[in-house]
Amino acid sequence: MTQTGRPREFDTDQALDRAMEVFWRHGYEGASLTELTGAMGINKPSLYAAFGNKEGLFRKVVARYADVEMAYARDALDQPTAQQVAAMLLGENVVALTQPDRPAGCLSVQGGTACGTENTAISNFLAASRLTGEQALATRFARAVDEGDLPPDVDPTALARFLSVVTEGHAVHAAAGVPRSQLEQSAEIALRAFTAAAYGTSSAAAR
Amino acid sequence: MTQTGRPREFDTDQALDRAMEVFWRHGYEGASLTELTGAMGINKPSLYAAFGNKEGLFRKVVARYADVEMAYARDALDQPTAQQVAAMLLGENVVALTQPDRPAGCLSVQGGTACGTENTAISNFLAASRLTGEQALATRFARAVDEGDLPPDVDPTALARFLSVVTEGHAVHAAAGVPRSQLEQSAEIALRAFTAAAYGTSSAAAR
DNA sequence: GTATTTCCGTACCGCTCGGTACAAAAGAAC
DNA sequence: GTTCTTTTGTACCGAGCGGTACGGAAATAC
Repeated sequence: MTQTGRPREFDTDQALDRAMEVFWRHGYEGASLTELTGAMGINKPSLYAAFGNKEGLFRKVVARYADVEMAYARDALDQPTAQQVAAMLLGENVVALTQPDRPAGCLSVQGGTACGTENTAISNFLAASRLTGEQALATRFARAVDEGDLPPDVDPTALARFLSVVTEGHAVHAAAGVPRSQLEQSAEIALRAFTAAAYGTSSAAAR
Repeated sequence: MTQTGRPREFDTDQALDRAMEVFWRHGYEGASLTELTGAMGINKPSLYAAFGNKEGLFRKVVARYADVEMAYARDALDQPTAQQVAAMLLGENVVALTQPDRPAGCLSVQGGTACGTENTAISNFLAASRLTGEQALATRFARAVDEGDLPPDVDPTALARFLSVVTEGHAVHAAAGVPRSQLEQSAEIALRAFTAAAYGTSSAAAR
């Protein structure tokens, strides 16, 4: 089924990528339609025809961000052991937060942990999407328990939460301009914490 | 020297506390003057006479927040050992982030990790103020090295950075509604990581 | 008392915000 | 070529933004 009528003159995904950078840098409320349309190279009516409204655009941007920019997180879940899952997640997260050709930090945090009264739906949406990732991680660790990779008395959700917390802290730090090398030091400490808590080499944490 | 002229009818600190809650909940840009003056119980001209403008009000609010709401951080620095410093900092931070009578999370993060083009000074200011706290912590750990409390080959700034990262991650999590008990689990894991990295019981992290 | 100083409330400013009406333009269908 | 459908650019909308002019009100100074 071919499309009738005048074809649109811009590529949707490319426009989303341009909008993504603006939201990433300035947050949902800090990104004005003027700046968005300027970066996307289109006019406002084209934006509204293609994406509904500003919130619709943002949600599609976040979906694309999850698909493209956070592919490493899904790859990490495919690692064979919980230890390797955590190592890849922490390491690749630091890389993703400090890419020289993108805004520093993470769209999911920069987008807006706090919003005006009328935009609480946005911060709730972002919080829910972060929580979804954390739950996927918890599910992966629960599988590791089933497989005998992790000890049976470990709490998968607590481990996932800890890694999620570190990830978000790194996002805040990266957005403040902290360089990759310094975040790697922090990730290394966090990874050893994970190992100790998960495999119980020297503590009873997370049990 | 008594003050001449009509005395102001509101208490400055109380007004700052009311404004603090609004900024805390909605961020710098998400807090409108209408909502601020409504919460403060004053009119706009009174606000501008007392605090200059919105940015001036915000900076005074942040200063008061550091004085009042983050007193626990300074108290933590006075603990006798690095281990106790970290334990108190992580524990009290979780408590502060989840007070039932205040907005969840931390003003320094909620205030705005990302702002519009015209308000980059705000996010920079907040990032710098967080970094100042991290540096105070690093200085405290450097003292611990001097005192023989921490091993001489440990990196005080890396330890401080890790704790700061966890703190910020907890702030993001708390703002998303994660309850105190769950943050305490995460803080416990982080504390054991700190201990391992600092006192070198089972790793060479942060060296 | 009067003069002076400061604060308060109303009413307003220019500006930018997100969002849209409308007609010209550009392709597909036949 | 004509018709139909969809997109594009311009020009505009009401509303809310941060910020302020101004006159009346409330205190001190003398």
